[in-house]
Amino acid sequence: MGAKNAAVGRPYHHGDLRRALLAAAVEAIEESGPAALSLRDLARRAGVSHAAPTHHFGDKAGLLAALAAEGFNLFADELNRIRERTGSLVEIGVGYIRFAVEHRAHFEVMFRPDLHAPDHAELTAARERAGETLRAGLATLPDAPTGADARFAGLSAWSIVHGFATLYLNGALPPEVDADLDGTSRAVIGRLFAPR
Amino acid sequence: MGAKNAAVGRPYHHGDLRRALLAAAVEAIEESGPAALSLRDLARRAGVSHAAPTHHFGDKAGLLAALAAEGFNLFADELNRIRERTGSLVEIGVGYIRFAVEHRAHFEVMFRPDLHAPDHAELTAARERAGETLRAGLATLPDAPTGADARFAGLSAWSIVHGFATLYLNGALPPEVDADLDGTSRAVIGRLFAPR
DNA sequence: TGTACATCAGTGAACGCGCGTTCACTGATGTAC
DNA sequence: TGTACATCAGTGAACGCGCGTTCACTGATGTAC
Repeated sequence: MGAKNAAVGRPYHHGDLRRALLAAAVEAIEESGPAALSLRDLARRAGVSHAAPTHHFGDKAGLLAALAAEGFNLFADELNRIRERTGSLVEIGVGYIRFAVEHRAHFEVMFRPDLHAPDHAELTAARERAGETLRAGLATLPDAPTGADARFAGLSAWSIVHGFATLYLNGALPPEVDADLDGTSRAVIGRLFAPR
Repeated sequence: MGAKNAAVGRPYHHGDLRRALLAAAVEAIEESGPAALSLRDLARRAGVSHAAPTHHFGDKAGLLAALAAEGFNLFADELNRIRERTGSLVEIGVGYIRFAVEHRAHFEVMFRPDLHAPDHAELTAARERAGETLRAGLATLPDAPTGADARFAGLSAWSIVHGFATLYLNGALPPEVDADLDGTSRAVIGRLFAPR
């Protein structure tokens, strides 16, 4: 992408179309949800002919799988950071919810396997990585449960944060929640762990 | 719909098209999700011309709002029944999850306001009714909390069952869960209420 | 009991639209020698 | 340093498809008298 190209407007090669398409997908999904996504629209947003995306993702399901994989990786990065910093499962839960809100488009695609290309290696790896992160988070509990108990503990922790995030994203929660999302998350999650 | 009509095959008037279209929508959503729904497909399933649905629902958003309203009413009926029978919030939670699984199509539409016709009176009323049901459920707790505590208690109970149901429907939970859905639900919800 | 008429439910043809996919192509890049 | 060639990324035209919506219409039903 040298001066030669700059002189004649848009260069023939985009240079970083894959990234640009994923970014366009985030924009588009934030505007209208994953269902309304179209490859032609993404091509338009990236300033490229409508047949170009095929070269990078094959088809729509391939693009969404790649986006989900990116999401799971960002997610694992973020939650690992929080775990290292705080060592607190409650704070990891707060981070889970915050991630869903701040990366709404990624989050809305991550848990929708019906939208993904099947057997997408990159996605499978990223999802597994995110799973490890959550398991490591559970292990931070002081009285970390074991056996069947650990299974239920993991399921309830996951359920409560996932449910809260989902309800929030769907606009089902009362407006006061908006005023202090982290605080509310913390109080809600706290009820699962703190004794009453 | 007398013998006169039966003699000449399909009668001109369907007789109960509104119901038939809602039932067709449930089928179609179970097969391919709400995003893929088309009015023409529903008309085909109901054996009626593709312009007919307009007379009953106006447009697609109107149909989905009606379906969501029907869902919230079924939901309130079911949870009220459980509350009267058991008086237990845990069992209401188990019922919440079971409802989501057994009425997957309704459930997938109920919490998706982006799909609904705005200001749909029937839907608003049904949703409010379901909300009352959940609040009444919370009040069954022996040491029912009050004030801000009640708010957080309500949010966590709702979050944990909604999250579990959502994760299950998205196929995110491990396969063992299938073997005993009610039992797993009960154990998971139990962690929120039972002392450890 | 009979007739007229308004209303309602459903028809079927037509429209324009955006979509995904395919295709032969071309411009740019990178590598072998 | 220069040249040839393979590979890759992006083009733009074409296709067929299913969709929602509109329209003038018609058959059936119910109500007023």
